[in-house]
Amino acid sequence: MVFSNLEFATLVHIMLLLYTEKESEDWLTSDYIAGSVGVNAAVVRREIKKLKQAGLVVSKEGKNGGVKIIPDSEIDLAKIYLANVSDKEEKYNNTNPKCAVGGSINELLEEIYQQTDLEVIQSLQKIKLSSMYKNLKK
Amino acid sequence: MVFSNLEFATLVHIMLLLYTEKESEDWLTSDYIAGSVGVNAAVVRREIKKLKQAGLVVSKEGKNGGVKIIPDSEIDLAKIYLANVSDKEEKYNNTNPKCAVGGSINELLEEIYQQTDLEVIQSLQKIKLSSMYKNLKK
DNA sequence: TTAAACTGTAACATAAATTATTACAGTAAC
DNA sequence: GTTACTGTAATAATTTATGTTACAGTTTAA
Repeated sequence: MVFSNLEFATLVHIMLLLYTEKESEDWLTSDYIAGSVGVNAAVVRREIKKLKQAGLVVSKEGKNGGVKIIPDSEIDLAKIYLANVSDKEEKYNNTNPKCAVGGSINELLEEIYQQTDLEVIQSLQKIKLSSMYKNLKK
Repeated sequence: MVFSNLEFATLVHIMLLLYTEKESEDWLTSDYIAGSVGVNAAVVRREIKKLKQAGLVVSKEGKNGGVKIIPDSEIDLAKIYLANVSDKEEKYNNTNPKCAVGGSINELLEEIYQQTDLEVIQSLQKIKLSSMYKNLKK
């Protein structure tokens, strides 16, 4: 329920791929990544845009170009979550303001959502790409 | 992001309405509830079905029928969350099993999702209808 | 005993969000 | 200058969420 679409899964997948190849000379292409994730290369580039904006990866245009994870980088999943979530807004019902509940519920929910989001972020902060890497099937 | 659609908001709204009317003789009708939430009465009945299955409300058919919150009931939002979430399944990318990351990622994400869901549930357990009721604008 | 007021549910329509696809301008390498 | 990339836009297809209508079945009460 927390992750109701595939965007976060796709972002984590991309980041983990880049992490596994972080020592490589080559930059990973969106075609290659698309083949591992199982989505279209244009989708990969769209998701990578978010990762770039979050400062988690760098890319290079032109021949032999592609994407690389930023060096050093003990990256955790909260950073990836936030890269994904930053633009979106919560939706609320169009409640009846004449009703005591209808007039208050959306503000109450807003607080609650902020709290649950915080919990999720704190939970994801504990999970590093390095530990996911160690848990890959060999 | 945790709550990407209006179902949870609708369920909480319904429960809070029922809570405010818990001392009343009358049963609340789906028409009345629909008017407060701002959705169609059939939608209300669809959501109420989940609440019934979770044992949080009882309903009565026929004239003067409607819905009531179960008596006693120090209900928290985790119960409502679980009423909503129980049927749904997570989705994953159709990853490439020949790739080390593609072959492992979905299992790794599954674990992560279980953990974040648990955090959300624990956070929601702390929020009772009674405290939301107290925070309604008067 | 019949009309009225409900729930429960199905079938279908519409809207919104997500994901896929195609295309191509721009860039860098060789 | 050709090749292999990214970046991005436009648009289509798919999926999910929400809205709407309809009606059978239930209960109440005149």
